[in-house]
Amino acid sequence: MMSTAIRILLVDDHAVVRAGFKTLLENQSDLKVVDEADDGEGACRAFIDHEPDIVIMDLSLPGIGGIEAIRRIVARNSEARILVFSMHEDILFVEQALQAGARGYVGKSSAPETLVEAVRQIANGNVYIEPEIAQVIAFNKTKGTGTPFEILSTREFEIFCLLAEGHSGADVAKRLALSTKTVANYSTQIKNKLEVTTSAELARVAIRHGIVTP
Amino acid sequence: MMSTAIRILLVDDHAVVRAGFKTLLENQSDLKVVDEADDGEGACRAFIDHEPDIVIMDLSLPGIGGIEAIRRIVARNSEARILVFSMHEDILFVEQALQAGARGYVGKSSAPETLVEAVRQIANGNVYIEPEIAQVIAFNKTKGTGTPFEILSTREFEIFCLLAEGHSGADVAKRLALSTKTVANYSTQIKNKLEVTTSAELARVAIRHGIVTP
DNA sequence: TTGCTGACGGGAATTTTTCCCGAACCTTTC
DNA sequence: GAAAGGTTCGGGAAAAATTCCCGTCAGCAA
Repeated sequence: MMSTAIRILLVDDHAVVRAGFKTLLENQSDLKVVDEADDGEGACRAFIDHEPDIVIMDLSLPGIGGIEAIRRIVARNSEARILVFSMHEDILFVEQALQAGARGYVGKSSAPETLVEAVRQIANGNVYIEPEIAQVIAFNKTKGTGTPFEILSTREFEIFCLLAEGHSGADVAKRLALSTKTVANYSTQIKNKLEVTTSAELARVAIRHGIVTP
Repeated sequence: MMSTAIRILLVDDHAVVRAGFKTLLENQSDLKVVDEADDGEGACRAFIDHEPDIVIMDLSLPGIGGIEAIRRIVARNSEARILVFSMHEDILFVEQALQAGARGYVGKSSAPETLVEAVRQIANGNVYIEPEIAQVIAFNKTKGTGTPFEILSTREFEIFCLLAEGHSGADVAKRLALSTKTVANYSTQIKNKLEVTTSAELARVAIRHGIVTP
């Protein structure tokens, strides 16, 4: 028996990756990609336009990041079902995403079946987090302070990531639509909190903790 | 008329990404993925086993990296046709890959058609590098770059290491008994040569190449 | 209500970065 | 030997970033 297909909004900044997933997903007869987006703003617009059953979202997006996009979408519709599907299996990122309102997390290293399964689960109103990731998160919660990054606020963390990736202050400001002044102030604040003095150190810390890839 | 399909070896450490691309590629009737690998060693083995017409390879692989995998495959068969299909559009990486023997480069941000086109070109014995990337590289070649660091003079390299470790300009100046002015000038010079703009990028480049530890 | 924290940015002094330039000192080459 | 070219070192001056301090404004919790 064939009920209505699950309507998917696919968000990833890489066109080829998107095309691949779309093909993969639509090989399942009960899944249908109704729209795609390649940045955070586009994702928000597409969500409003189509009200999809589920959003599959990569976290590393140009413009407003994936986290912020999740936040905005959930702010608009707290019933929104968002599956984070991230390249970097970064616990900190996952935690932030879940906190922002995502309903699940699947890493890109997972088996394809896992993705499909997660989509179905979340579309049905359940939650789906990869077992290993869930374990680590649960474990971290018990011992409270794990990484030096939880002292960073959401915005601080977001800016921290961009800076660590090598973007200039002006660049970050443009991306997040902030004043360069604000970014500079955050930058100082972040360095203080992480107890580093230079941008190079910032990058090293980020790399050491797997926040950004070398 | 249907000639023999192009036999592809797909190398990427993310299973889901691989599955997506496989589906995407095989939507083309003349393309066939004959094997997959998720790391460098596996890629080498699979290449020997299947002698594919073309290898599509991501650069960020666990174990021996993508670059080393290319080098080994080409060492075994200099006719090997390898298309680099990388996430990070990093000129230094691309240059290394081409020098190692890759025949082409396509970024993951490209249009799906670009990937398919590149596969066909390279399988036919041609070379395919994305225009924008090709331009930059061609430009670089005029000033002769082998490994990124040999273009640095002794002193430049010395200062580069210290900066990448996270020392401030003043700090470096003190250590080397130089004027902060001199260090600042070197710093600018180094960034130009390595084609980065921020200290954070500088650190990442250094870490990527094992110059400094994360 | 009060009080707290986070997000955002201005003012202003300071430091860093950048680009351009020149001096001194090496080699290499004709 | 002289000329050419790279390397090391730094000054001058304009531009940009950093830092510290300050304020507004919103949301949230006691």
